[in-house]
Amino acid sequence: MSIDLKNELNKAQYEAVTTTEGPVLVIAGAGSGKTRTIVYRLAHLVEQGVDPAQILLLTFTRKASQEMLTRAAEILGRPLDGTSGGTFHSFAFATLRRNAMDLGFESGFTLMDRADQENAVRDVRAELELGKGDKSFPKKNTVLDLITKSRNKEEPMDAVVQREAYHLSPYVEDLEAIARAYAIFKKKHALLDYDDLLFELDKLLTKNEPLRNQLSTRYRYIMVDEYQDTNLVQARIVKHLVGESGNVMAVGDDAQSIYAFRGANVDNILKFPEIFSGTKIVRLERNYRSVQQILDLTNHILDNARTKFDKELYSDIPGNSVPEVVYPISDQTQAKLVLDRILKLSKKYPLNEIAVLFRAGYQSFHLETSLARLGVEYRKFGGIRFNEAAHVKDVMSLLRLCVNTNDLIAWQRALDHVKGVGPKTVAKIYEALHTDSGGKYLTKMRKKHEALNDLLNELDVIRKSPLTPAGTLDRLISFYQPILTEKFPDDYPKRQQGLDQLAQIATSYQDMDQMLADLSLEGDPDDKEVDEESVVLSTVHSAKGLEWKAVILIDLVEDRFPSRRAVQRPEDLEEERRLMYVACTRAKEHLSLFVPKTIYNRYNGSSEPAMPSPFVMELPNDCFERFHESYSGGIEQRKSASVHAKSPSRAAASAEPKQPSGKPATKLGYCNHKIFGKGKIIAEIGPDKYRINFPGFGLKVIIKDYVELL
DNA sequence: ACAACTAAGGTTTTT
DNA sequence: CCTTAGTTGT
Repeated sequence: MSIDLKNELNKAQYEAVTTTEGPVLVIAGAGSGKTRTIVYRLAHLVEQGVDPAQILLLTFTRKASQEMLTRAAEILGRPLDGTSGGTFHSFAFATLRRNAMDLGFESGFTLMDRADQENAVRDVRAELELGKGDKSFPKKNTVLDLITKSRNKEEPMDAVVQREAYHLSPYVEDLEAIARAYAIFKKKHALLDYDDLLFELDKLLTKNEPLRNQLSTRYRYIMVDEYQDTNLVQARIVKHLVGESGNVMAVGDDAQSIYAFRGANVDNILKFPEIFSGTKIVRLERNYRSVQQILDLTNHILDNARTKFDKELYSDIPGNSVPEVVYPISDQTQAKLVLDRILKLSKKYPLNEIAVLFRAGYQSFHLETSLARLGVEYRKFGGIRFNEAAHVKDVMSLLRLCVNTNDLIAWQRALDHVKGVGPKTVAKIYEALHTDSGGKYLTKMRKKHEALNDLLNELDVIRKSPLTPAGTLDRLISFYQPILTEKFPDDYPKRQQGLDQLAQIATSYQDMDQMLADLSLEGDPDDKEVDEESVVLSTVHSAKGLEWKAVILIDLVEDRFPSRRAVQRPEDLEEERRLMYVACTRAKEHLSLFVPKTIYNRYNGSSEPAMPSPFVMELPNDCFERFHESYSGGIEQRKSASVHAKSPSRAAASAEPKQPSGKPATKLGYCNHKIFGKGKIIAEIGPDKYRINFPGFGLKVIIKDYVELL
C-alpha cells in the first residue's frame, strides 16, 4: 500500500516532500501545513526504502519531534525504528555524552539549568569580590543574560553591552572577568550549560574528523524545523552533519522569528541557499488553519513590520468570525471578562480548544485565581516549571550528587537544610571531600551536624550499590521526606505529589544522566493523562507551533505587550511585533484581543491609565469589532465600523473614558537621544520641543534638534 | 566569621 | 511574589 501524496498534499507541499535529494528550504507561513509536510516527508522517505535510522529530525521541542514521528508511523502503518529526533540541545547532549572522554570529562558531566547557572555566576562574582557594596552592579540574572547573549551571538562582551545595555558600560571589564571565571568554574565542576552543549558539539565535530564523518554518513537525511530560530552555532552544526550527501531540509518562517533575544539569527534562514548551493526553495502560503477574517488581521500586523515579509497568507476555510477587541475597565476586571468569554466559548468548543495567551508568565495570575475559584480546569505553559520547583530541585541535587560528586552547586543545595551550615561551610566541606587530608575536618563536622552525617551516609550507601534511577529516587525521596515537611509546612502535600510524579517519571529511565538531562532540557514532563477538559494558559513563546479553535490574548497594553524592556531598541520592538503575529496566528476560528484601560500599579496601590498596545492601535478599523466594558459589568459593542449592532442597549457606557486613539502620542512615535537613549514622544510642546518619556529617566522636554526621530 | 532573620526593591521570553 | 541587601544573633 502506498501513500497517495498527490491527494494528501497541495502542490508546494508535494514538492517539498518529494524533493528528497539535495538541500531544500521550505518557507512555511503560519498554519500552512508545515508539520504535515515534515510528517509526510518522513513517511515518504521510509517508503522509498530509506532506513529510518538514517534520518535526523531536529525540532524545537522534543514533544514536537515525537509527535511528528508518531504521525509518520501512523501514515506508514509501521513504526520508524531508530530515527533520531529531538532538539539541538538534546541531540548535542546525547552525542557529547557518548564522547565525554574526548571533551576532557573522564567521569561524565552534568547539565546545568538556569538556576544552576545563576548560582554559579553568584559564587564566581563573590569569589572575585567584584562590585562589593555597589548597588548598581548588575544582578546575577542580568550578568548571565549578557554572558549567554555574548556567546550565542558570538560577539565580544563590550559589543553586546554597548548595543544592548549601554548603562552597564562601566562594568564591561568586570563582566568579562566574571564570564571567564564562570567558564573555569564549569570546567572544574564538570558542568555544562545550555550554550556549552552546542559549542562543545561544534568543537567536537570540527576537530574530530572520524566522528564527523561517522555522523554525516549515518544521517543521510536531515530535517530542521523552526530554522528561523537557530543561531550561528546551530547552523554550523547542521553544516557539519550534512556533510557530503547534502540532503538537508530546513523549514521555517522568517516572520515568526521570536528568539533573537537568545541569539537566534534570522540570517540563517535567509542565507541558507548561499551555504548550501543548489538549494531548492519551496514556499507554503496557503493557510489551512484560520478563517480569512483572522488572516486579514494577522496580515495587517505584518504590514507595519520594518522588514517586510514577502508573504500574504490566504485561506478558504469557511467561517464568519470577525476578531474582536475588548476593552475592560482594568486588568482586574479583564480576568472576569475573559472568564465570561471562556464560558461562552465553551458552549461551542471543548475547553482544550480554547487558549489564553500572554507575553509574560505572571500575566495570567488574576485569571488563574478566577478559574480556580470557579473550578475550571486549566493547564499552564511557560512560567514556573515542574523541574524548577524548589522541592524538585532539592531532590534532584541529591540525585546529582550520586553521579557527580564534583557538582558544587548540588552540594550547596543539598546542604542547605543543615542548620548552621551556610555557603562558606559548604565550600569547606566540599574541599574536605575532595582532598585526602580532609578526613579529620569531616569527622568533626559529621559529629557536629547530625543532618550532614545522615546525608553523607545516605549518599555513600547509594553510591556503593547503584540502583535503577527509580530505585535511587525512591530512597532519596524517603530521605527527603522529613526535610520536605519541615521546609514547606503550608503545602507539602501538594509538593509530595510532585515528587511522586518525579518517581513515576523515573521508572521509564535506565540511565540517571539521561533522566537528569531530560528534566533540564524539556521543561515539563508530559502529563500522562492530559485532562481533555482544560483551558490552556500559555506564554506566546510556549505557544509556538500550537493551534486552537479559539484564542484570547490579554494585557495588550504598552509596557506589557510589547514588553517594557523591548521598547528601547527598534529590533526588539520588531521582535515583539512578530511575537504578536505568532500569537494571533494560533487562532483557527475565534480571536479575542483584550486591552485593559487601566493597569494596577503596586507602587502607588492604584490603577493607572494604560495606553493600548501599538499593535492594536494600528489595526485598521474594519478588521475587528470593538467592545467596551460598561461600569455595570457587561460588555457592549461600540463604534462605527461594526458589521452588526445587536448589542444590548445599556446606557451606562457614556461615562467611560474616551478612546485614546486620536491622541498624538502614537503618531509622534519614538526617538533617539544621545544621552537618554530611546524614548517615546508624548507631546509636541511649542514649535521646537517635544515632551519625551525616556525609560529609566522619566519625562523630559527636549529641543527637537537634539533627537533623532525613529 | 558566619548563619539566620528582616525589610525592601523589582518582575520577559527559553533550551 | 521572589530575590537580595542589610542587620542581628550565635
